[in-house]
Amino acid sequence: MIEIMGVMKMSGLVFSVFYSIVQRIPAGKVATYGQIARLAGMPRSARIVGYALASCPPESNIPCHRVVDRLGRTKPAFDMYSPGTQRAMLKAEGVVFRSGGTVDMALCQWNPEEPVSFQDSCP
DNA sequence: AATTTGACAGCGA
DNA sequence: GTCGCTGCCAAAT
Repeated sequence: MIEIMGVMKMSGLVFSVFYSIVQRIPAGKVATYGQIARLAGMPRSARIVGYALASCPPESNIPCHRVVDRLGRTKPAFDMYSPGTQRAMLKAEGVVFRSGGTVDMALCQWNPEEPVSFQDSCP
C-alpha cells in the first residue's frame, strides 16, 4: 500500500484501488480483471483494470502476473517481459494449468471471501 | 473539446 | 466449443 502512493499520485486514484486488490492475491491463486473490478466496486470497469495494470509499476510489489482474463488465459501479448514467463511464474507458485495452457480457474481462482484463514471450524 | 484506443466481460447466434 | 457485437471508462492523441 505504501509503494502504491507514488503510483496513485501519477495515475488516477481509481488505479490505487485495483493495485491494492491485486496485491491481496495470494500465491498460487489468480484473479480475473472483472473480478478485481467487481471488488473495487466497478463491476463494468474490467477494461480499466487492465489499463491500470498496463502501468504495472515495477517499483511496486504488484503481482500483475496473477491477473488473467476470465478464461484463465494469460492475455498480455508480451506475457510479462517474455513469452511464457508468466506461466512459469504461476506454475512455480502452484497454479494448476489445463492442457490448453490456460489456468484452471475452478481450482486456482482467488476467493476474496475466504482470506487465508486457517480456522475453518469456528461457528 | 472530440475521437480513438485498450492487459476485458457478457450475451446471443 | 467459436465468432461477433455491445457496454465500459480512463488515457492518449
